[in-house]
Amino acid sequence: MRTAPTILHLDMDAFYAAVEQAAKPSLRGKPVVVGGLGPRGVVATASYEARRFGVHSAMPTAQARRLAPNAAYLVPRFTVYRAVSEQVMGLLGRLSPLVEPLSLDEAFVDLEAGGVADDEASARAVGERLREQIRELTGLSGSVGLAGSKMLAKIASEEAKPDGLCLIEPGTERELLAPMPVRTLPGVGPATGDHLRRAGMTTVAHLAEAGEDELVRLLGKAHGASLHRMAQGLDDRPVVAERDAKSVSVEDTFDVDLHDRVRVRSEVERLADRCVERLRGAGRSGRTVVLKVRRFDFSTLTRSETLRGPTDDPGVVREAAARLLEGVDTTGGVRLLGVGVTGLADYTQEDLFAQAAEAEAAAAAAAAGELGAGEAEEVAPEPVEEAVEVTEAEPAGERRWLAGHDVRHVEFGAGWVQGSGLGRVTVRFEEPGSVGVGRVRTFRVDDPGLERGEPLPLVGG
DNA sequence: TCTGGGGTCCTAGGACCC
DNA sequence: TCTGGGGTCCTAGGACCC
Repeated sequence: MRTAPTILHLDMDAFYAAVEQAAKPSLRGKPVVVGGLGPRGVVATASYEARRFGVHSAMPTAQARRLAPNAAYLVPRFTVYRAVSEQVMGLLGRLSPLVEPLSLDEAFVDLEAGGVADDEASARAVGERLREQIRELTGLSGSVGLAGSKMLAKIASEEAKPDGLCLIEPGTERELLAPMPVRTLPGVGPATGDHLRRAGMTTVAHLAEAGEDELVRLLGKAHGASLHRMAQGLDDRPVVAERDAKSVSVEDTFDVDLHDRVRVRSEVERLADRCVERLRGAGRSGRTVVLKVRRFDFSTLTRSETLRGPTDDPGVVREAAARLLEGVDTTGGVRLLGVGVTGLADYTQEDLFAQAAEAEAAAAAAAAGELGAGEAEEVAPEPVEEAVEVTEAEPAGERRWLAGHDVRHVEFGAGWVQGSGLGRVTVRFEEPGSVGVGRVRTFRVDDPGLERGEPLPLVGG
């Protein structure tokens, strides 16, 4: 808790959908839904225009289509969102060394540590200037919350949405929070909300009045104690920059349940390879392999195995995952499979073997030098298996034209996929800087003049 | 209407060690 | 011979967040 509102929380407005609208002029001002488009897809982000139809995040896309049949439905383009996110995070980095990203579109900034604000007026000025800079750089809007703690800054940015700024004066927290529903507090989700409601507590005031003992009895030690503090507006968690990831995982939900045990097994191996690819990409290795299985009835279980040392060997992870699968009953069908690795380290067991071997060799050499006799034991270093190249195999002869993806045509130039099916793909030809609405053309999916395109920058060059 | 994918943190029981 | 308590690691599951 500080006496000046120098903790800033930035939350970009309807981020994925807003990026798509910036990239595709014909979608501006229209309902846009970004998410999974398959039979089991869910909405990642809905534009504010789509929210007016009742569409929201985490809703099944099938339901969204019924509510807003005329919205544009697009598959997420994470590389583009990541690039825009980096631009925005770059602006935050100019305010303070203490920037804590929570996701691609959200971050805390400690303005005091950055020396850019130490009172209400300077904090507000920094927040307003930041919003302008974001708009100039990306064309997008973000909402800013300012307060004396993380919790209140986040509540403030929520209050500010969309396209606003909200500052909570230190000292006013308790009375501000009192009438709010318990779900406002971070860490109170559906289950805790129900739990509290059954105990007769629906507002933050109820929690503040309840004793800590009662909340601990209701919700457990850690959760109860932290909620008791939050309800009084007390929160002294610091803004922490660059936290190391603690786990890496990949998972797939299948369009239809898998029944074939052989197929299940091969999917697990594919996932293991993908997981290791990401692990290696991050320059890490892990010691505990986790298999996740969601069955036909949505019941979900995990099985894990801890290895003797950290590994980034695809063969080792694949075999561990396959062993774990042996102990899982999949009769009835499998809806989702996942493979993850935790217990991350920056080195592998092979590194340790190599190090140990080197050390022993050095010691042996030294001993040989001193004693003159070759008493040293031969240490065979553990052979390091060759990395298995994993290429995302695209079905031969089949190109997938996903709604929202960028394409280029020899004659018509840059555009994006509006939809495809029945051997045809419909493209709208426009770019972020296009004036007016782009024209639409339909091609055969195997049209030789049509190819995948690179995402274009949103603003200027 | 039938429920994604990537994470984080907490709890609880059993094993094992001192 | 009987009884004890604490710490740490592993496993599984659950809640929550974006």
